[in-house]
Amino acid sequence: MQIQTPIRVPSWFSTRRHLEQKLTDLHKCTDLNQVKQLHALIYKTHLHDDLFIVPKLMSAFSISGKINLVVNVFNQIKNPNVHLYNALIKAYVRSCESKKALSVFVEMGNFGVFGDNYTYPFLLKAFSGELKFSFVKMVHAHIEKLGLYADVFVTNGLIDAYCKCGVMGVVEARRLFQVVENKDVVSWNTMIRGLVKLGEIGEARKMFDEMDEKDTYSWNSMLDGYAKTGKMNVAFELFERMSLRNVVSWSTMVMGYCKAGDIEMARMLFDRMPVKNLVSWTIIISAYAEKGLAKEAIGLYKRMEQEGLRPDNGSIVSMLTSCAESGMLGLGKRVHGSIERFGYKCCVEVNNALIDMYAKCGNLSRALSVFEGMMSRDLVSWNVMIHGLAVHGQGEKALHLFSKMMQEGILPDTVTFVGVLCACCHAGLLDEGVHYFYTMEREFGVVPEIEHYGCAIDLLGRRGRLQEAVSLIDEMPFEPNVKIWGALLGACRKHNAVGLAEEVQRHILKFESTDAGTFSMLSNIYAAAGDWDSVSSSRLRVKRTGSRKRSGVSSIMLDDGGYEFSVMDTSHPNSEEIYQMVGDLSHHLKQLSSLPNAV
DNA sequence: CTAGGGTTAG
Repeated sequence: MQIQTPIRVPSWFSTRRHLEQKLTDLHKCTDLNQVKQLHALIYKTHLHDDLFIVPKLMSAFSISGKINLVVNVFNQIKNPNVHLYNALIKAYVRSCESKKALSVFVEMGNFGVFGDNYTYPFLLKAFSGELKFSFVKMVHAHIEKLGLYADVFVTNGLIDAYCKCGVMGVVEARRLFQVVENKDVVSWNTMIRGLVKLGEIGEARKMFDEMDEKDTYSWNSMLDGYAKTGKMNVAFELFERMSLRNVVSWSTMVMGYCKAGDIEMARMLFDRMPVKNLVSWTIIISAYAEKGLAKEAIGLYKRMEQEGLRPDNGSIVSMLTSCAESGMLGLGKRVHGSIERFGYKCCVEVNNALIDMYAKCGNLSRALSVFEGMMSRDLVSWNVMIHGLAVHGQGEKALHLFSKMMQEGILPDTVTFVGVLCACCHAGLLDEGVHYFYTMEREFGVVPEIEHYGCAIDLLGRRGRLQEAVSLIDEMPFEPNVKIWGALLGACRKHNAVGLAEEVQRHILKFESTDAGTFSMLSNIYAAAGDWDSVSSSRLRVKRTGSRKRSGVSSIMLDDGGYEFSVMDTSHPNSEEIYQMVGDLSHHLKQLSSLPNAV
């Protein structure tokens, strides 16, 4: 039986030893209130400059996202040692402030504090999204000077960082991999991953085969490599040989079959997965959405919700992007509902994807209202909205938005100008477009790419300034592609420039395109000029080369799925009734339009 | 330090 202490004491009033025990796991504490209480306790017991406790406190605040508290605690310390600097760097990395992480590193150097085996992996992770070869080389030099090669974490971090720097980086990584003495599974896996990401799957396979202690990471990296390059038969062969398959292995296979267009196989594997998680659901739903299979996509989305899974930011963005590609408004709206319900409204990427989805599905007003309701917008938000307006023929509104964007101090990039020029093309704002093309580099520092030239040639051509369009093609620092010549050919058609059209045609033929669109364009040009002999000879050429113009298709989404139809299409089982209805409708419309008040 | 899904153009 236990004896109760007669006097109740406040919980913080305990021996230092007791307190230290309480603080052992402080750095893992995720409850902010508890951390704050412990912080007060630390203050009261004069432990706020203890070099073992303070880094833990910093880490705890950093987990809760309280970067300013981390900095406050750090600033209390007169002569911070390497552990404190590490904690601060790590905190900045966690809150995605890589620039600040770097400046802390520079600062510690200025105070004569050397980095240790923790500092460098943090620093490399800070820039993991945008690693420059020269930066990694610099870090490498530091590591070598300080003799930190003995730590696998350091060398693995370095190998990983090099692998993220493209071809040059991977060469350096492989050299390092060979030089380094202590290697573990992670070193091998990192190297294999780097090769896979670079597309060097053969080299990756060689290393994989050499490995004797492969783990699930190694197998999964290979699966990913084969899945991304469409080699599903090889991927499947490996998959079958795996002894320890996990969710990632299954999901990678499902994704691979989706990418290869074999959604049936993907679905079969998905149904057989022993454990599904959010990523697996996202992959299969996105695949159905991309294919326009609305019924399946929405059904699976419902089932996912029933299983109690909430989509996260990544999942939402992925599904919305797929909806945008196939024009699937139904699922898009449902996902929008989840965004509202689960409070993702402040995530910029989610809103950007939402705007794009609504715009691509033709619901401009909803796109606009999402755009206007955003608390903060980034460059992509403006770009998608401008482009959305542009392709819907709302050129003036798009340009208005463009000027508003600059008023708010956002600098346009190369994508912005594709949207701006596209807006001018679609809305017939020819002179404005030509003006933007000629000033984009001088005034905004955005160097025109081939897409911008394409728009400019289209604009000049439509205006009838054919000579200028031709000289622009000569001047441009790119080899003209089919699209460039196509734009010029369109201009020839509009302005009956038969001679030039024939010349353009010769260029287009060099591309050995089987698309007969250009042939029929040329024959239309002859027809407009009244040159009927040439019309028939060019039509003959279409027949002789066996090229066919892929006819345009329209699609429509109904409750039970998507339908495609084209000219003279009789593939639908009820096509007879459909044509009957269309006939009735157009008859009805004709009658209406003959009335005096017809619009 | 290593594995699967992730916003804009063409």
